[in-house]
Amino acid sequence: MDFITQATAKAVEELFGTQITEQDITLQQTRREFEGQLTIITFPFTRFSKKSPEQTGTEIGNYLQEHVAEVSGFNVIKGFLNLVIADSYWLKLFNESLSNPAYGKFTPNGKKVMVEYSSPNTNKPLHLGHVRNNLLGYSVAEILSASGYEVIKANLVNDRGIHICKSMLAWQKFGNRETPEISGLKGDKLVGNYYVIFDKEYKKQIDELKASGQTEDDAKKNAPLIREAQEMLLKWENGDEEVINLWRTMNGWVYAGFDETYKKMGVDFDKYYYESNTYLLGKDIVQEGLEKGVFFKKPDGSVWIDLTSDGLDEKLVLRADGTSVYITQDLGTAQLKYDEFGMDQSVYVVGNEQDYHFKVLFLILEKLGKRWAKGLFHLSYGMVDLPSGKMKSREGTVVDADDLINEMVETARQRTEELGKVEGFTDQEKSELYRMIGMGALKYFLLKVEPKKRLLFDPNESIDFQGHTGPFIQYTYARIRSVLTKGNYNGEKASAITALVNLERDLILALNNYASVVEDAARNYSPALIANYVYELAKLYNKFYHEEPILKADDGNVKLFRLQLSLATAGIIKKAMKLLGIEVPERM
RNA sequence: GCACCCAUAGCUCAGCUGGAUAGAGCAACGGUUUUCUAAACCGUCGGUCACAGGUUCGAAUCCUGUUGGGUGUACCA
Repeated sequence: MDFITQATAKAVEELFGTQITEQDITLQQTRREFEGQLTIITFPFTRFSKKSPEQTGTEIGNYLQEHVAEVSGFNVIKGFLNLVIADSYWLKLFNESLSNPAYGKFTPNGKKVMVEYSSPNTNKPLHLGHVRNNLLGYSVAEILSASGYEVIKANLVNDRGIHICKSMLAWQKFGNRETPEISGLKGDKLVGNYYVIFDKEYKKQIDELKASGQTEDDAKKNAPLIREAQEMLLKWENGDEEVINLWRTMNGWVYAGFDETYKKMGVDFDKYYYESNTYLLGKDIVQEGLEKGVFFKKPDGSVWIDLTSDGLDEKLVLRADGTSVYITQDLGTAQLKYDEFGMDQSVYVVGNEQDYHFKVLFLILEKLGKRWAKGLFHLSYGMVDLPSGKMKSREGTVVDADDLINEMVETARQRTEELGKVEGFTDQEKSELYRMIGMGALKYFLLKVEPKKRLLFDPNESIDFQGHTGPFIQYTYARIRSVLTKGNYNGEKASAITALVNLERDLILALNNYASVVEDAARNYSPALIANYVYELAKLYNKFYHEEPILKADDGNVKLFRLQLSLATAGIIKKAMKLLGIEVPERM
């Protein structure tokens, strides 16, 4: 639409003798209740036209109609100049660009971006919060990739530490050599059970110690189980063979379990980092910071950075005994990633409880003079709450990822069978369809909400399959495919179409928005923008489908054109859904 | 205490860099199928955009303050 803003700038200059830039012009899509497709807001021009908004609009409108071939008419309502763009323009746009299968694919921009997401702990299974993380990360990676970036999907696995030792210890003590093979349990579930057992037994011990007169704090420190866990961690750090072997075995179980869940969610990674390899990193950065005078040493030998002038606190970066803290390894890992890939941008998909941590991390790297620090971004998302409040693994108040996925697929099966939609499907096609629909509902449910907002999930109210949902969009796609099949459409282009009905024009306008929505979504790291766009598109198509005959159109050319329009719409729906990691079925 | 995030219809959410009468879905009620898939479409009901100021021709949107909710502020990760 650049030609309109350009012409408007010219109009203002010639009519009112003032030079304005294109940024001064607000061009928006005309609201449905008015005639026209593009609207220019003329209030800002009254300053130099010295005329009423109506008069100003009329003069610009006249100018545009006269000088711009595509402008076939206009109307002015208050400060709004509504332009009627000739159908020939929309038809040309549709034929030359929007209906092209390549539309919506951006040329590579030569930039590299890493998206780190998932980043699980290997002591418990994935829950709904992780599902949100994984879907967000995967979708953002897809969006960035579609908009021209080279994307590296990374997973930083938190595979070591005291919490891992807790599960290991509980298994040793109470496990009776249980394995996934023996119990038939998924590996991550099995290990997670022992994490819970540890916590239960630990609490028992604390209560006993408290009963014998210790304070709560002392009891927590002195409980034999926590002591043993700490010893185990030390042994792990010293490479104790027995501990390391147990660690390998149990983590192996967990990875097998995670892989299964990842597969079901449809997410994947190009690069795995393990904290067991990176937890010692960062000490040379501490050294570098000391040399540069960014960090300082306290008398006890601990190393700090003073961020009070930036409105933050003093932050420890290395303990007095020379060991790392969380931020130390994150500094080191950031450097490691950059050294390895040299990316321009790096996105961390991590919950909003770590907002402060990432603020500090990025600020430190900037102060250290890392050129790449300005490309770092924390994609912070709100937690998923249950009606009862926060999910807590240790208390068992979590919605398990696998259970939820299975329930969704099962509900999809029931719904579909109730509707009697699977005649002529093979068993395999059926289960494939149920999986697609169940996952589509779940993914769409989680992605349609702006990432930073908290999300409420009520397990008692199942996720909808009607209305503003994934299945609605999938249904629209399947419906289009059905029309195309019935019409034996072979991609032939309609000729001699000169005028459009309103809904045809609306669809073309909507298709035309796709490219800028993808750009927006990439810039804002927001799958929600795609989700809401594709819903609007599907809704519009359904209206069109209902009101205008396609196969039964009177004119053969009109029929051909509507098929063409349908095909293009299906194409964009499929592409947009792919950016959300959602598949669309040919029939449903 | 301080810092950050959030607050829009009964419920779940859109509303981008300020623009026309604040929009969807769900729920409730009513209608549409001898016609291309009714997981659809159409209609009715439903709002003090938390509150109070300010900036502006114009504020749900920007600024300040207040209230409510969440999170963080560990020599845990």
